[in-house]
Amino acid sequence: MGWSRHGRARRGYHHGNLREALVAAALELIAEKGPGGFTFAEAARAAGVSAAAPYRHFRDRDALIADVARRGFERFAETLQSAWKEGPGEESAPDPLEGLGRIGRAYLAFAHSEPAFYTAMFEARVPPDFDRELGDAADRAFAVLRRATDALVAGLPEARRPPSLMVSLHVWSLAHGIASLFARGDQARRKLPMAPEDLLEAGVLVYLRGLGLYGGEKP
Amino acid sequence: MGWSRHGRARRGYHHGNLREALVAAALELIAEKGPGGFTFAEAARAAGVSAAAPYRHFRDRDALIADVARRGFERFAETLQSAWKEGPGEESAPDPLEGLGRIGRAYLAFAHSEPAFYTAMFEARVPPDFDRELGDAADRAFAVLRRATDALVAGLPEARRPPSLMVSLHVWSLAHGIASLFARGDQARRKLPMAPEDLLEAGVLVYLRGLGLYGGEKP
DNA sequence: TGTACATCAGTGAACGCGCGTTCACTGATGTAC
DNA sequence: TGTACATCAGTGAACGCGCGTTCACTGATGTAC
Repeated sequence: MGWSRHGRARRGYHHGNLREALVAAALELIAEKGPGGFTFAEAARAAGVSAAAPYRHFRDRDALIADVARRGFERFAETLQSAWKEGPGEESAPDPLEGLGRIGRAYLAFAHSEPAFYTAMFEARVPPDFDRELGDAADRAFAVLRRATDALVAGLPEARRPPSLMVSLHVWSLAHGIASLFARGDQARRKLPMAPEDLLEAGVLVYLRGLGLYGGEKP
Repeated sequence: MGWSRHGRARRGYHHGNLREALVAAALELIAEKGPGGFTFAEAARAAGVSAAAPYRHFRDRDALIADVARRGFERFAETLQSAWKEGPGEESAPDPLEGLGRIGRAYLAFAHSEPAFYTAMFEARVPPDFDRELGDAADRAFAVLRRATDALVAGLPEARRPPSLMVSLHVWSLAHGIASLFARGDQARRKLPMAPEDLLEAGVLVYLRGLGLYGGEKP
């Protein structure tokens, strides 16, 4: 792979892609040292640019972190949505139970493989209303889960149909709890005598059986 | 309340209670600005002492944070243990279901009323093995929950008795997820159309019914 | 009870450092004619 | 196709700041005799 040729050519005065480079640097720093350990100046240094350059792209340090969080929620929403839809060869509405299982695994996989995004989204103390786009992206991610529980709950007779919002909050909380405690891909996680994915799947299955939904030995 | 009299008298050369004062200052700073925003120097300032003084009591900044986390786990363990034991007039073993409900509420109440402790315990990136005492305290807190699920699970015929460890991890994760997302008493939490306590209680009840444990309309 | 002394908690000055942010600037790029 | 010019992304020097940590020190406290 050439160095002075296509793509990342030896840059001159203009970087060409500084905004993206800063985001990438922020992700690395956050993964390494947490959201507090991330520094505007160090991100600039990592991008090979003077300390003043980032101000051409972000109002200030917080704006960069918020942008990272927003991108995180967007990727998160896409990931969950793909997981919901992309059963083997499923074109239309997926089976709710299988789809929810895939969402759960995708949730933990995201926390594991993108700890920096996950941290920026949930621990960087960026209020969801920092930014219109940030709040929207977060809502969109949750909406995927919500649609899944809508479909799931619709499979029950109306008389004993639990509120979909409640179910989605339960699943989200359980997934987030497991992700935070055991699955996040950084040094803060605790040891666990089983795969986090299995823990989540078992928990959701027991929970759904408690709702009177399929699965388990006794329907 | 006198000022120059008992207790917090106008201090001279010696503070008299600096260690505790530093911990208190750290808690306030962490609650305000998160674990990253906490500063050794500012804690000293809040305690009315020179910036060098804290070094008489803590090896360095990290040692203070770890001490806060340890104290947090200790109080947490005590709180949960009291909740487990202290049903109305219960002397011996409490009813497992009621006891677990009290533990759940105590869990969320702790996250809500002591957000700084909670943050130091779970988000300050202090590895649990930073310190022997820290790890022990954390284990003790979890052990309370574990004993509760031991008792709970013992109420089931051996044939369909789920592993207590798994049950305790599920309950812990759900409680932690709800606490992190909705119940922590600081600005990072999200809005919820119900009380977090109710959300947790409902979730645990559904889950336990899924295990085939009492509760619910159909046993 | 009084005195000498060891211990220890806090001082304050100093260090080197990196941060966030501003400013007037300059080099590169793209566009109008 | 060539040239003038506007736009814009990055520069580098400077600012004031607060941090963590060290050091030789000093004032207060407690203990032995």
